[in-house]
Amino acid sequence: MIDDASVLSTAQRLRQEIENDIAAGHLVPGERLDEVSLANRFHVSRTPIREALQQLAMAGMVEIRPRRGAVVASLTPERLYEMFEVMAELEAMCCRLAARRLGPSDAIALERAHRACEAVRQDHDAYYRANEVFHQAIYAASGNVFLEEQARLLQRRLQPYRRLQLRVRNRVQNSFSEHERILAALMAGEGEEAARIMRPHVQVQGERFSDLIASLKLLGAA
Amino acid sequence: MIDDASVLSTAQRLRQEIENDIAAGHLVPGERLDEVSLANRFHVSRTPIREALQQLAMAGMVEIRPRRGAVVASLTPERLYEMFEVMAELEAMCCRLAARRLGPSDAIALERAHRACEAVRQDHDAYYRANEVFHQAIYAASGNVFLEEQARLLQRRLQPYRRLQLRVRNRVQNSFSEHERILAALMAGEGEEAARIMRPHVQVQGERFSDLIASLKLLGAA
DNA sequence: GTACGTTCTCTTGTATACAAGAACGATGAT
DNA sequence: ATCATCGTTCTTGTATACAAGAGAACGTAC
Repeated sequence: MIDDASVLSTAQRLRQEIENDIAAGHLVPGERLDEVSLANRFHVSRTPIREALQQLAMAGMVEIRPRRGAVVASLTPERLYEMFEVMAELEAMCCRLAARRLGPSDAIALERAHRACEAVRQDHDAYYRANEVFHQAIYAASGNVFLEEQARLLQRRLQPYRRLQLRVRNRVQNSFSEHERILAALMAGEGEEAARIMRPHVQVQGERFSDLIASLKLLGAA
Repeated sequence: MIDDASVLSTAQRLRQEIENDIAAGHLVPGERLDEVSLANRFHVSRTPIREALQQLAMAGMVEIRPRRGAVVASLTPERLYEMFEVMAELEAMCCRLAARRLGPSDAIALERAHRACEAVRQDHDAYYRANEVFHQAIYAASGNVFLEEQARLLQRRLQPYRRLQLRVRNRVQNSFSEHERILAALMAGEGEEAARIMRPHVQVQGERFSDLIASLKLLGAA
């Protein structure tokens, strides 16, 4: 784990809690974050809540409009596309590095994560979670802790939007076979090849991007 | 500019001020950030100062140790290497995208920034600043605003350490001729070629990395 | 009936007071 | 003389009070 179990300040704990709610879709983009309500909910005063919100603002997960309160950040289609484009490249980079530096424990973790994906291929929600773990195993295998952190951060930030495109036709089966090819390339030390498969695997393009935008608009209507 | 001139909250202004001091080397890695002193200095109470520090912690520029105050973040050599590795890849990505999407105004901005570098080749400090602008012009030319923001963020975060390696022998001349080749490749639409030159241009490797670590240790002694 | 202005309320922004933990120093013992 | 322990002091963490801006609601005028 990256967020070490060491002692966290209250503001940091609160940030994680709120962040989880955003990532889990419990708090939806555009939703207002009332300081008093949050303070009541967590049994603290507004002061640490405000500190947590400032942190979330820096993480890009909430937007603070001076004197007008904080809302869960909502991304425009353009920005969403841009973020997926960067995510794809970060993951491709992880692949290139991982292939070069793959240690025995990394290989084991990768295989295990892949088998976990296979085991839950029928359950979209479970696959979604296992998929996340598989990708994180690749980040870790890059051997670059900073890169790993950045990748996880962006992954988390995109999570609310990924949820929207869970049940696209055949997506799980395609995803799994792409994983298989990525894993094979990594094990063979073919970093460039793994990266080449990873990029379109991550990046939401063409038809899939249209689907995502459609669900976004649906969300906006709610 | 990315930080739009729109209304900023006090905490955000304070963050920028402190951030500037860190980037400028006025506050050095490891230095303690006393809340009361900062509050006095900026004529505000500790509350907005604390909010600014939380933001800086998320940006990775300060480290907050619960109950023990905030210090300017100091990076280990390993982490520094990792960050330069990611920076190199982000800039390479900017090159690839910029070559594909280069608009007329981007081309003009690039040329102008390049000529500005040429004009101050004799002055290391001035070159350093002009160099920054040149790189930022490439980020902007990528046409991916999110990528641009991330690149600028990381550039800023590495700034205190780049300062340390200002006066390495022949660095300015080498840097400038690399810029020339990158610019030519971008104008020719050769994104991969530009990226290939950019990577080692940015990444601190081998000898140069040792130099950087040496200056780091010097700094630690002070 | 609609649009604009005024007032009232609700929320955010900031300072300050108080509590509690950490660092530092002093005093004593071995 | 050195180390440990206790106490003091300084700093951080949190709540709360107060100020001020934003938004809503109501009333009035056209």
